[in-house]
Amino acid sequence: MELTERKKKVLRSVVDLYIRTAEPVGSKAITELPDMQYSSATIRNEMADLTAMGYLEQPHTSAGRVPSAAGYRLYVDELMADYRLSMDETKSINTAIEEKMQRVDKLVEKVAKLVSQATDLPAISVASRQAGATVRRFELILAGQGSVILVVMLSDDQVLNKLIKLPVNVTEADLKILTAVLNAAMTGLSSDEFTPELLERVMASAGTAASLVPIVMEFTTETLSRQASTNMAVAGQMRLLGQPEYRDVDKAQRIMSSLDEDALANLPAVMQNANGTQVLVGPENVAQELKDTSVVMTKFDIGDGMQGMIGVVGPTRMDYAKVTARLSYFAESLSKMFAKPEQPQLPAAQEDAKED
Amino acid sequence: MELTERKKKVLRSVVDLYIRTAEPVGSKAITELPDMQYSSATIRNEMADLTAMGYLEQPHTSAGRVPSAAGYRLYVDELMADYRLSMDETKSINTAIEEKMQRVDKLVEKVAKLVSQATDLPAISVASRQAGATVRRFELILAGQGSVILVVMLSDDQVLNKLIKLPVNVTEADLKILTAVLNAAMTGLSSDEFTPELLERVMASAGTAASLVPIVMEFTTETLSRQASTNMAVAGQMRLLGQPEYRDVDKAQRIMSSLDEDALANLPAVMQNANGTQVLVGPENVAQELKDTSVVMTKFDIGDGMQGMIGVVGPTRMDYAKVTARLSYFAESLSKMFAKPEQPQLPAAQEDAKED
DNA sequence: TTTAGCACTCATTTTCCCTGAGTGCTAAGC
DNA sequence: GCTTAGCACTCAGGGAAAATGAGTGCTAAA
Repeated sequence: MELTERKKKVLRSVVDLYIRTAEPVGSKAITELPDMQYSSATIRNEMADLTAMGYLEQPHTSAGRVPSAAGYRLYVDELMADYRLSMDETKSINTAIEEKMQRVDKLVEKVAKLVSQATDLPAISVASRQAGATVRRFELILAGQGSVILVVMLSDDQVLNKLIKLPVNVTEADLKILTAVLNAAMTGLSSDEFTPELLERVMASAGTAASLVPIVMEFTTETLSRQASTNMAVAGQMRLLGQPEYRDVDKAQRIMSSLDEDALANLPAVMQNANGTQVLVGPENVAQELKDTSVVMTKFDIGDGMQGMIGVVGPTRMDYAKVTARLSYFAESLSKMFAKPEQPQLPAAQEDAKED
Repeated sequence: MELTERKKKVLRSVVDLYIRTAEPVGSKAITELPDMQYSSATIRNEMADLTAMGYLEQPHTSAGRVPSAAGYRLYVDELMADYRLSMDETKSINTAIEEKMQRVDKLVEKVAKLVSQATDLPAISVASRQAGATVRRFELILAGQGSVILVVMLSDDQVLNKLIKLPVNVTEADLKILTAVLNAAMTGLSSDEFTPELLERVMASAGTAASLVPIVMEFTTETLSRQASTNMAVAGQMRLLGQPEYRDVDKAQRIMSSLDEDALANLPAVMQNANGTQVLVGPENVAQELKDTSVVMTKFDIGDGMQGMIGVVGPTRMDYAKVTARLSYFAESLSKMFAKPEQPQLPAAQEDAKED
């Protein structure tokens, strides 16, 4: 059965009110809304219908109504008003984003923090790199006192390095040869092509500095496989405590612990094929622990073959309109920021290299 | 007035019991302890004395006693029994630590996580580097298509890099010259010696590739000043929720928010001159928000001119013996680990370099 | 079709009383 | 002079009972 306009209006009102107050909504409260010209009795009838249709629920006989999962779903899909970000909001999001982001892992952390802050809910942020980077170029630099710096340039323009200290002395000439050998034999390969046979073959032709080869190789494979990995950060778990439904410490703790890693790790999987902003209402969540909890997620693009995702976890009663609006805006801004090459320096990366 | 042996024994028992149960301790409970040959009346008298002396407090007339801040202080300083770590505990700490640690920021995070886990309390971990690193060596590598890789080797054996993309083409020869100029003029300097005058001077003698100089310089100064910075991580805030005194969500939230950054940032300052493990009981804390909370901290050594600190925050009623024991052991193990150069590879560092 | 009115339900709040742990003091015992 | 048994007293916490009031469904009139 299709819902009448009036029923929709009532349902929307109930959800809106419940989102605001976190208390079951009674017929009287609805009548007091501006733009509601019916009496409480009429509303009661409508609410009775909506309850029968499964969009509302009644915690107990003498209480008001609360949206069911189906109710939220309908609300999210059709009913909710577009939330217009205020100037203030967009501005604060923008300035937050524009602070230079350093490395990917830092970025992920920072984004999680920002999103959590913007929504006042716990947030997740994930950046994952499809596997497939290869080495484009090796370079070895003599650094004095038996130290060699290995520089590896990847196909996606990343540059990595490692300081290697050797017991034996090598000469500039040795390194030249070795560099040539490495570049000839080991570029363009994916991480699983670095086999022991390859190692032997390269060592055979490596000359004096052959002892470096295993180190180079280990570093390279480790690096390449790390490239395929995923960076993930969770921020602001404690914000859940601000929500009345989690004033029960036990409940909060249960959610929080599942917020840590496990259940979250497969959230991105859900995003896989979906596009745009996605909302998972309560029981639609796969993870058992999050049954009372809704999740809102969006993808965004970081260049360099990386995919980003930001998401927010909160009570089913969260303010979907506001949250989705902010999240989408965030995602857009981030994508834009990464797509804009003329933005003066996207900051440099840097790292320690150590080898005792 | 000096405390009699018996008073000390009673005080210790009260604190021990209170730590275990989180409930006010009555005279009867004390008599039931093994090794307590006095009647409850005697204990009552002693407890009355201890209360008068300010070591114990009485929440209300008909309740047992609770240690006061002074009581905890005395307990921590003189009374508490040494906590012997069990084999299991040391083993689990050791295996945790021995997993290879990557970069400093990651290390700080991981250590915080481990400490929090080991103590079941929120933990902080800080690593700060005294300023003072200088550049030992610059190296420029031509990377094809108008790209140049800048490699900077610091005095503390860190190696950093940055990929620079240029609108103009430079030749291998240009870079050779520039490298020589850079190494002649800009090594051995601390970050505040990189003045605009220096920049001009270097650019004047840099030849064709002069346009690279500002980029090199900015990267270097930024890098050097970052070296002097502090890495800090907080982990396991939620564990506070496990403690009965924080079952009140509001209280928990208040503490947690101060656990975030602000109040913590000056904790390390307190450690500055102190050595070994330090305990701050409740009101001894500078930060107002932590008045009901105790802090236990220890320093440890990371080499490379870096100082580490780990600390734990918990209710005043925390198990000081256990916590200090674990914390000290942690600190020792960490220091040992960093002091051991023969440990085969302390893992390589790596990083993205980016410049669109 | 809408609405006023009414009887009914039931979670929540308030009130009250009871219980029991714990105390301080006193007087007897070692 | 310590120690301890005994006793009267205090008071937080818990549970039962009562009061409150928000909200409902249904009926009958507009």
